[in-house]
Amino acid sequence: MATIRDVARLADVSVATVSNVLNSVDRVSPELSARVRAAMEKLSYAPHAGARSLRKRSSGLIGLIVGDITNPFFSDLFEAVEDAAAAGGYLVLLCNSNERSEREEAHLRMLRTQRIDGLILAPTGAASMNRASLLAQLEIPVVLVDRAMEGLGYDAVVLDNRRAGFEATRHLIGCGHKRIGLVNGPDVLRTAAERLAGYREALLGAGLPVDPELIRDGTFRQQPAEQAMSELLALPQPPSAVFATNNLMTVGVMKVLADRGLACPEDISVIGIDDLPWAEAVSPQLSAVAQPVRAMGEAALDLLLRRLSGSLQGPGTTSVMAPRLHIRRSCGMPATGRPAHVG
Amino acid sequence: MATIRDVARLADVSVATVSNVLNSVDRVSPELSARVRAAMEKLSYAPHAGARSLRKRSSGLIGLIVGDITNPFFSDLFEAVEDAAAAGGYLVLLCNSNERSEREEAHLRMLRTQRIDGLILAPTGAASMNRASLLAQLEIPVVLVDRAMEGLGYDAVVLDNRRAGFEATRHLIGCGHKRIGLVNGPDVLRTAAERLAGYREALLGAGLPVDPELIRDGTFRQQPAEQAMSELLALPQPPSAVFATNNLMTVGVMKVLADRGLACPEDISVIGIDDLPWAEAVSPQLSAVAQPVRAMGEAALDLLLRRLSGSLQGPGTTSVMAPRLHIRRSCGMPATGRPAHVG
DNA sequence: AGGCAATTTTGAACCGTTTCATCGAGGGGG
DNA sequence: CCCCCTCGATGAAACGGTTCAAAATTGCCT
Repeated sequence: MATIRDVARLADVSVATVSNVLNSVDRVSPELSARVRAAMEKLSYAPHAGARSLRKRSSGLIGLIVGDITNPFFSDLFEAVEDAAAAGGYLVLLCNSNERSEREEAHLRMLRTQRIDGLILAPTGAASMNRASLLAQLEIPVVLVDRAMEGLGYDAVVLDNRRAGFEATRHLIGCGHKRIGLVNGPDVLRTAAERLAGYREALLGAGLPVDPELIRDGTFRQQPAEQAMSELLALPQPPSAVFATNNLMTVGVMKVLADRGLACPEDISVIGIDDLPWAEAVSPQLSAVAQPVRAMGEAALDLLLRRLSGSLQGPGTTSVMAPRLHIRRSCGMPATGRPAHVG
Repeated sequence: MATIRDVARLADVSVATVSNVLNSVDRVSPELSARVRAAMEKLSYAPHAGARSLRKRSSGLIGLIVGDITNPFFSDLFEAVEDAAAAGGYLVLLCNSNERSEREEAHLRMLRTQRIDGLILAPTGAASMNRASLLAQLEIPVVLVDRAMEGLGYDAVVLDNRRAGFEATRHLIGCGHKRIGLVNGPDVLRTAAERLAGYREALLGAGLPVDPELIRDGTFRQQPAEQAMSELLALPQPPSAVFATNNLMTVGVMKVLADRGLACPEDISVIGIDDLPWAEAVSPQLSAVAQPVRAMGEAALDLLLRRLSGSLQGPGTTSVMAPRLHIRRSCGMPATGRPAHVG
């Protein structure tokens, strides 16, 4: 493969000149510039990113760590981040931790070796000391997405989780529901705790009781959500509507309904957080509180780029994004009296 | 950030020795090895991948180009490839071409600059001269996934598309359907042509006519598939079942049904190629011909690794994977007589 | 103790690029 | 006509690793 030296030789200029036209620095005269470009073309020259990063002390690489790339939230996020990064001349290194902290740590080490210039992290699981120190070793700007981590001084982009919980619940109440099941994440996670807070607030604001029996932990995953949903249905007084606080759990909830032949919204209403690409393709079309994923990815990259250029300084800022309620057909009026599917 | 020289100084050995323990080459004595490891630990040393790739002429990077990372097929593929690559000590650079050939070409250039060691490509759109020459310039092993490209001599991993088309159609026929709509990809693509061939074969094998009116081009995308499905429904004699030859188009077909309030399978049966993560969560649970995505990703990486190690030589081989029919509830018996939803 | 072979360790060149001090040419002013 | 200044081009020194021939050490045998 051709090197910069080959190009210089062919164009009959110095290596430094070739480098200058590559980096459009130091005003190169038009004639030389043209000769150099022609030579690069003829040799189909591609610079060596490794060598460049070695000398420049910056790689043009940005890391993105997500918990589960098969989750539409994260694949949309990647898409948004990659698009924005490409516009800024950066390449995105995607790491899929599969929700396992050991893999996340391995990826963190790998990214350090790759000398990434910045990192966008959607942290999986709880905060860990280990992760904090690995992040610090990176010595580069870090932007957190989806889940903020307090006290580390990083920038973050998060959903207004309380409001998301509030709006979903209020919508169900508006449809006439009074017993609303909640399939939530583990309340040690801030996101889950805040969504729960919004749920409570909506209930109390409408003068409705908060029944602890109706609040279940689905750990943000499908299987546990199915279990939680089954428990909800087994209650002496099952809810007439269910609110699942992320997309995986929404799928779990729907699966239980499909397995039991329960109709939605006739037998039970469902709303979720996170819109799904196929929400409009199933019947009933699913109502959801959507996160502005694209905007979140762009905001995260924008913060990162501003840190990298030095135009943003000082302690980390948290940018809170507003959720958007998509009303479709999965939340109807509750059946009066004893629901059809009981006993 | 600490360099290999810092480590050598702290451990009081030569730089070469540190390099040797890093690459476990040239038998280093246990004492020195321990001293070096301790020093690396204390300095939390991370080698510089760029410098290493500069000298070694190999980067430990593998490229993966897909058309649409938000498509579950591709995100599953990435997951499989990344897992297998990690086991082999490689890092995967994911590129999302968004089904646009210009972005694919930009990515190809970028990957060359990054000096990837090998490439897995799920080509988007038709074969192009431009792409062929960019691939050749890479001068590294390439494995094609999903779509083979003839005559370039690359290894490939593809689905047995004819069989997938055949099995889906035969299943519908077995349910009693006689007029089966096909929402297919553009028949300039081999995958689409082969799936169509399987469809024909099943029909003819059952002594049923192949009605060209029932065969529509949905270009493998959701919107056009919706259009195609609408046309199918507008036919004087609409089909009693529809077969969509990929997941995006299956969503499009279902969307049209949901929009019109048509019930599946009561009003019309549906089967698709590509299983969907939520196929069991919707009602009716969707039947599908699944591609063994994980196995395909692993097979592709295995081929690549064997090319890289030199244990595989000679002209490219194509590995054909068997589809798997998942029968669920979206394909019922056709209603007798004139379908309820017609005029 | 001395010599030889086998095993560890090391010095230095090299990988491809950027950067910066220096050099040379050309132009304008005194 | 000469000096000085500016602008564009260049030579050579990094950057942080790996590699390999050569040096140092060890072990063994006589």
